[in-house]
Amino acid sequence: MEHPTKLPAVDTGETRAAAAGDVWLRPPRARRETPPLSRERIVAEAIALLDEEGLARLTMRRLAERLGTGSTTLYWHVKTKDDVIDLALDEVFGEVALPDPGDPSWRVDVTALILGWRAAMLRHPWSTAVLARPLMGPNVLTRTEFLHARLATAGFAGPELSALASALANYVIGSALMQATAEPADEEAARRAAERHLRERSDRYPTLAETGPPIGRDWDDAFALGLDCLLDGVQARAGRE
Amino acid sequence: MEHPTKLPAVDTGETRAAAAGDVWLRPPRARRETPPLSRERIVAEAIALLDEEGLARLTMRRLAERLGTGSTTLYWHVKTKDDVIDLALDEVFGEVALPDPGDPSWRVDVTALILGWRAAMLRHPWSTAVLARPLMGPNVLTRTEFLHARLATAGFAGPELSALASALANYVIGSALMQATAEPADEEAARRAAERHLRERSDRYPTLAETGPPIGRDWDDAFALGLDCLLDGVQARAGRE
DNA sequence: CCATCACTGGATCAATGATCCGGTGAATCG
DNA sequence: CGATTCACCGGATCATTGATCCAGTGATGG
Repeated sequence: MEHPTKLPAVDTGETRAAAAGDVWLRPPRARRETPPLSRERIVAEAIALLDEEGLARLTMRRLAERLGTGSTTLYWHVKTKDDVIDLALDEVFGEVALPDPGDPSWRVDVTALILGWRAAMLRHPWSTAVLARPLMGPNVLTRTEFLHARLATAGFAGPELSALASALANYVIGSALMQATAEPADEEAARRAAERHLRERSDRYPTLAETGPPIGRDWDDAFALGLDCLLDGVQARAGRE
Repeated sequence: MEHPTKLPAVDTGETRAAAAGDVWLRPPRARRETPPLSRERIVAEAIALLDEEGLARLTMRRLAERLGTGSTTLYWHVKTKDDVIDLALDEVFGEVALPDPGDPSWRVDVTALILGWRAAMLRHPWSTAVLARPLMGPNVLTRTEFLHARLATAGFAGPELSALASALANYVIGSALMQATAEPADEEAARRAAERHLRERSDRYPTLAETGPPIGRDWDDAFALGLDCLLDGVQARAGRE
């Protein structure tokens, strides 16, 4: 019982024939203005809602309201609220562009994939708060497959390949999670609170207080540096063996 | 451990006066056997509850019940349920042993810290599902401070130090999160489902299908390998500059 | 003309986070 | 020594939410 990819019963031959005759006379054809509410529409609206109002505001009722239906209806297309989140999350991963596998250097491709991965999550900060679930959607799997494949061309295989791919994935995920968490809406207030907290205890956390709050604002640079370290290590291992 | 915290009307001034005169006659002093429910007791019980029953079962009511009090009472010691989680989470970080800073090699200490960090989170798998919040508790800060300080002795400073410390932290966090997520109670069932899922689509995910499910069972080895890669990169950078 | 089936939603339930408000006893004060 | 304060407790109660029951509705095919 997959998704009912049912086509709205709108595009009948009758309609098309009339349109062929005289497009302008055709009544707006009351295009069943709410196309019968597909799983796709639900997920799309869920993502919009999450982007605009955040995870806490995602409610079956609110979601239904935005879709112009009753909340009960959602449960025909989806079994639980978690389903909605699973689908929305995988949709976010779908935004990650797969690098054109033409580049001869695996490192270039892997870097591009990881950066895109991170960017997608940061475009939808709520996604990082929702990662504690098995990631088995088709879009994640496709990206993971790409990562594995590209590392395979670097000469890795078996458990080592698996471990290195996981290491990269875990690094992006952890980084995005920490950044999205540390960068709430009221960034200014949060930062000031953190700084004050640290300064007040600068005796206990001297190094921390000196460097500033745990994480600065040069998120991109910091991430890139860590990724380079990791990839340096990986590359060094690609040679041997 | 039920019964109300009600104290038998025993501890009157009269009693105390008698006690002063003769210690042996003093009734066991009914030392309010449930110590008046401190924040510490709440947090300890919350962790026990989380360990035993998981995040979903953590309810203010259940927690109160286990503590032998009314749920309302908790709100005197704590402002919200999130407070409880914040405190519990920091408590988990408190389990991470700070390596004895005697070792001359920063890499040894850092490795030990990171491994301990990971172990603590995996001992309390729910903790990984709850990371999407600012980590500002004293225990996290202490560990972060240690990490920064040790990297400072390696010659790093400023944004670079901050970036590398974050990279390491993000890697542990991401790894623990992914492992705790992929290792649910019904590990067997989950693994089989994942394997079947992959095999059925082995045409789409050839490399993945060949290597096995996204992540094997040699979690420790995989983590250690990734950590070594990362630290190799860090160490290489410690030299220059 | 009817039966089926994809699809919808009002009413309703149970669980939960949180608050109102009224206790209770020990310590402190005058 | 009695009254008052204050740390601490909890029953009743609210609003919100995820989810289900069940009664529809309208198009399609027989």
